[in-house]
Amino acid sequence: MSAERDFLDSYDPTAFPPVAVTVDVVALTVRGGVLHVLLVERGGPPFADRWALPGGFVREETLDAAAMRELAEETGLRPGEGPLGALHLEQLATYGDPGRDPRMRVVSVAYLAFAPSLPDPRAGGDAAGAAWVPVDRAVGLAFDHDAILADGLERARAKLEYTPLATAFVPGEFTIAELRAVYAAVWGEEPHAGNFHRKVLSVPGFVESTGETTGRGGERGGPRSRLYRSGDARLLHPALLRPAREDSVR
Amino acid sequence: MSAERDFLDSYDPTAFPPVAVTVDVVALTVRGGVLHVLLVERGGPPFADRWALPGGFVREETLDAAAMRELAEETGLRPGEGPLGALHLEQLATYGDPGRDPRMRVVSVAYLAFAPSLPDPRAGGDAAGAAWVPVDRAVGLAFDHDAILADGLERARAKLEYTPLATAFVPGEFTIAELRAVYAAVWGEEPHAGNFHRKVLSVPGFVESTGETTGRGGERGGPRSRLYRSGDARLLHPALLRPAREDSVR
DNA sequence: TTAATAGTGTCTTTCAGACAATATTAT
DNA sequence: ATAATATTGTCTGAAAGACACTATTAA
Repeated sequence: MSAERDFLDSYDPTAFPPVAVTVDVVALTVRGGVLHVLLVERGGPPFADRWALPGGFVREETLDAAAMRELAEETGLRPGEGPLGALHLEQLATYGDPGRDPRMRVVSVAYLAFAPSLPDPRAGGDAAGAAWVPVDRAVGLAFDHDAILADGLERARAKLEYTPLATAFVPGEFTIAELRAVYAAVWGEEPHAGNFHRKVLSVPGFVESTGETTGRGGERGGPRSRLYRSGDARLLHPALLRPAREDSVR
Repeated sequence: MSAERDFLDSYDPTAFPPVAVTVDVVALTVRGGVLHVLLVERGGPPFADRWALPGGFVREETLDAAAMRELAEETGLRPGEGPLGALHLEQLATYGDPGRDPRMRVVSVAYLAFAPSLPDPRAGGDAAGAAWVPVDRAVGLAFDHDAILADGLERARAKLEYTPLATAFVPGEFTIAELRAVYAAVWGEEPHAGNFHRKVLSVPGFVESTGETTGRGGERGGPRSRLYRSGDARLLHPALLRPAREDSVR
């Protein structure tokens, strides 16, 4: 193709060694009150038998589509079908340090996904296994995936503050307590139940009532909860701020 | 190289056509109370004679280094030398739609830079010209650079709220009024002078006093201003919130 | 003298957070 | 009955925003 030749010929080819572009996905969910991340076990070198974020090469598709495809392959679900239809997916950041992959220059576009509780994944593609792992135990990952995961977690924590993202972690209809459990799992800190309840209902467009209630109260008693679904707000105003840790400010 | 061969052989090569990785930089500054972006005029096709964001191929270097290098080439300044030492540079997002470059698949990692007022750039590299352009007039750019610029502006507006980023737009010593002019230029809205003044001084670590004042008052009168330098806070707490536009929330 | 602007004071409203109170339900 | 939990009420202090006021300086 001539246009491509002209393009490449106008630069010193040795100055631009081949580069591979991949996507990696930090997929988060809350299971039993604990924040989990989707990991795959690597079948071959490098980092054989180590856990890693799901990901793979970008094909003739948009970056967003590549991330969605990789995620669907690992979870065994097709996009738009089942719970993945409600999935939230956004670009996180791009990691391209020379040497981050020992084989060649690989630039990886990382994505962040939030899903309601999903079934255990099946192994897909070249991965030996796949599992939802509590984020506390997701350490020692392959490549620079520890850093990518850390960045994803920080993004998730921040986005809970000023967007209605928490609703992406719960089913279509949910109680305020379920929403509160999401904040507790992601922030690692239980918000005050009474204040949280009033706050959520007072933010315009965060949630809207279904008029229904749960079929029964909690396991150890208590009244039935009202059910809500996600509202139409894209930003929470005023925001639900995390308690400020003084040391994180400086 | 055998490791690379194994790597590439394990995939269908026709499924992964060659990809180029570039960086593009949205460099912002405030000149005369107006927000400007650094643009270059393209010398050849595609988009010949159109304006574009400065950028280029990533070499054997980190993505951050590539962005800094491209910026230095366009401004004619070397990193760490002169005002570029105080430059703030952060990754913005990555753009990789097939077809965004008509010649071949190009994945571009966009960066956002904030600089104090800099001299007019010299043309560098293959660019026919380079200039600081008011963001209002930076439309009809090459490739998908209109969208990248829009994303960069939104990021800049948001970051002024909760980080001390505004200090990256002013010289090392500055007055509260100069800082206010940055917010006015980026937000397109003049904060209330009295409230802004009190607010900036009340946020811990935002600015610290130098004990000095300006040599003289304003051009049309008024007292001398006290001078401040940037403080040690990395986050503003509480934040300086933009007036919420109701329509942007939904 | 006049106009402009830095910096401060004051008041109102909103909101976060602590804590209490009430109502409902499983065991 | 008892314990747990949803939901609501009340109070305090922080903070935003409107507005007024004083002091200082260039022209």
